[in-house]
Amino acid sequence: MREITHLVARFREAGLKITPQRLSICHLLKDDRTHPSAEEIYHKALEIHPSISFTTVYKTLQTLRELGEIQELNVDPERVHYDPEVRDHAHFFCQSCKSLVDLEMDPLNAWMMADLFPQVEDMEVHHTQIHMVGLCPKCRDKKPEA
Amino acid sequence: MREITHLVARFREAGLKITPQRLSICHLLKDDRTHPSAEEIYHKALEIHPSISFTTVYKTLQTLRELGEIQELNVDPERVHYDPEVRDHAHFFCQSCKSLVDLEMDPLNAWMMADLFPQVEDMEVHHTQIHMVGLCPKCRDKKPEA
DNA sequence: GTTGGTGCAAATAGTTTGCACAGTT
DNA sequence: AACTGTGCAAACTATTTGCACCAAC
Repeated sequence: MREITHLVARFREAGLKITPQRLSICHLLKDDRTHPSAEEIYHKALEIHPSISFTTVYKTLQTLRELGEIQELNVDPERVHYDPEVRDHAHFFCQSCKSLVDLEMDPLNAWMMADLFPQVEDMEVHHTQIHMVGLCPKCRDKKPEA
Repeated sequence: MREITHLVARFREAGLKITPQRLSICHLLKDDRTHPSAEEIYHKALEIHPSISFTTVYKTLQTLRELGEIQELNVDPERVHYDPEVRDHAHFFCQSCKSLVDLEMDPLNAWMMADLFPQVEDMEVHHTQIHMVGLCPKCRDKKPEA
C-alpha cells in the first residue's frame, strides 16, 4: 500500500470520492502489520468515526483491493485477513492464537519461485501466497502434549 | 491419503466405526485430483447413497483431516477444498473458472522451503500451502482485455 | 447392549447486497 | 445539480451443531 497522497490521486483518477471514512481506513491499514480482518478494521475505525458502518469498511476494502493497494489473505479458514503489503511475501498462521505474521523473503528467492513451478508458465499468475500453518512459540509452549 | 485398507485400520485404532458411507467417501476422495469442495463430494456420494446427508460428508471430512489423511486448502475464498494428497505441494487456483490444479514440487525444493524462511525455526510448522492465483490458459484467452 | 454414526433441521457467522439518504465534486 | 458513498437492515451461503434414531461392534 502506497502513500496516502498516492492513494488520493488514484481515487481521483478512478472517479472515486475522497471521504473521511475512506481516508481513515487507509490510515488505519497503512500502519498495521497485524493482518487485520474486516471486523477488526471496522472496530478500529469506530474509534474515529463512531457512526461508521461495517458496510463502508467492507466496501472500502473491496475498492482498495481492486486498486491493487492491499491484498486479501486466505490462510485463516474463519475469515479473510487484509494486508497493506502487496509484494509477494510469506505468512505464518498460528492455529491456536490465530496470529498471522509476515515471513520475510528476499527478492532473489521470490524471483526463484516461478522457476520452482515450470507448470505456471502457461498461467497468468496474479499473486502467490505462501502460508505456513502451525503453532507459534507461545502456543507451542502452552500445549506441551503428554 | 493412503490405501483403503490402511484407512480401515486407522479407523479401528481410533475406535471409529467402518460405515458404508465413510467407505464410499474415502473411495471417492482417493481417486479425485480435482480438489473438490464438501458440497461436490456430497453430490458424488449421493449417487452411491441416495439418502446420505451433507452432515455425514462434512463430519467424515473432519475425521479424515484429524487423522491427517486429507488436507484442507484455503485458496478459494468461497469455500474449502479437500486434497487427498497430504504431502506438501503447491496449487494453482484460477479466479475465473475456480479450477484448482496441483503444481508438482520436487522433494529437494520442498525441503529447501524451510531454509528460505529462517524465522520459522521458532515455530512448529504443521503444513505449508503455496498458492498461485490468477487465470488458467483457457480463461486467460477468453478475456483478452482491451 | 454399548457406543459411536447418521440425517434432519436449525443455528451460526462471515460476507454481500438493495435502497434511501447524505456528502463530495 | 450530478453522482458516488454511507449506513441500515436484510439476504445469502458455507459451515457447524443439537438431537433422536440407527447401525457397527
